[in-house]
Amino acid sequence: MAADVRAKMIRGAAQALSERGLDGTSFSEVLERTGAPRGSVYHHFPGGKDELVTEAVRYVGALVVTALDAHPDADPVAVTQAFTGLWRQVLVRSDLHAGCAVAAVTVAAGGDQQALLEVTAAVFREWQDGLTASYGRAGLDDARAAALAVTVLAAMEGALVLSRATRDLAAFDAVADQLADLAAR
Amino acid sequence: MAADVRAKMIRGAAQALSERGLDGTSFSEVLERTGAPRGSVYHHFPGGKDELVTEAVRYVGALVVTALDAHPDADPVAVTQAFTGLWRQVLVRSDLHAGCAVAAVTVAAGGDQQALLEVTAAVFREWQDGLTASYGRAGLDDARAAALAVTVLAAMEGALVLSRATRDLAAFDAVADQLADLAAR
DNA sequence: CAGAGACTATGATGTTCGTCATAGTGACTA
DNA sequence: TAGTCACTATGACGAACATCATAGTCTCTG
Repeated sequence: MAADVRAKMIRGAAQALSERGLDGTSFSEVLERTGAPRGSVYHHFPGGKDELVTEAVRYVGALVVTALDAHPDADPVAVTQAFTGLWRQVLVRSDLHAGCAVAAVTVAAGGDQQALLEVTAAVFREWQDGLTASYGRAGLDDARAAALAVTVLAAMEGALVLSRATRDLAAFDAVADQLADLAAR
Repeated sequence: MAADVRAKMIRGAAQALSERGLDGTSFSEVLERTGAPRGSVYHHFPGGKDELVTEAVRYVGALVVTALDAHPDADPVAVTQAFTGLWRQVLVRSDLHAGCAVAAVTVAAGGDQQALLEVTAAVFREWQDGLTASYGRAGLDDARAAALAVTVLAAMEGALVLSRATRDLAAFDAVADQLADLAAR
């Protein structure tokens, strides 16, 4: 129940980040979402909010990596669809209210919070490397695998933003289609 | 000098949004950047922060539209490069510290601030339509022009986030290359 | 040159935030 | 059973924020 509270707060923070952004993810918000006791915040996260956010970003990072590893597909199109499908679920399950927590932290972490930027950079690199490896296993040569990976990742992040703003899955689906096409040739 | 202060605040807010996000763009921040007098904030923006942010988002929207219209190119690759080049400048000129203000507002405007989301949605649609029209004029058929436009827009937004996080233009340039390729065929 | 309206200047107000101190509870160990 | 350590509970603290009130200054009109 100790690690339970900590894990629950991390999950709650990840969700709050994806819906409300970095500053919308206050301790009050996280406590409200999780029912965690206010008094134990600095017991579990002595580093304060930065530590909580860092853990939440790493948590999301690991989630996606795990999902990618679960698909040792030999097909570049399947790899692409597994990745886009993952994020489509995030949109659908939140009724178009949630996006990517890592991107949210990146755009809100200006100047002072260099440490947070490094965490998001690490996660993005991890995802990019994971995609590149998947495409490599699918038979693409290194240069093409790398180029496809970074493009798919970027387009996906952008598509999440577009569909959230317009509250319409159309943009996301159109991008996902194009990416599948791109992977096919 | 009246409209001057207002315009200066809007530009300052747009810049702050792109560097520090929605909550990092406080009135104090904007006043500091512009040297505008604190007392005239609610004279120029009776609607408060929401009005300032709305105007800043629209300002960025118009900037990009103008830049797109300035290139009545007949070549899909040139259209793509004009758009990506625009955003590359934002990255370079800020030393990888600034991104897209519209995306920043989108990911931070959760739940309550529905009005702001609608403003960002309108700007994104405007950009998407502008790109679609440019590709149309460049000779692409409607379906392909629309699909290319939304993909280029999404990938660009995502690439901005990636390069900001990693503080490395490599991701952005790789994506821009892929998009030019995609437009070429 | 007088008056009005546009603008500036300064700072108060109430809220929310991150942070932390203090006191308490519960379970496990010796 | 006495003591220790992990955790919970409550709320205080200063800082930063959006907002607004009040008073002062400029500038243009009549």
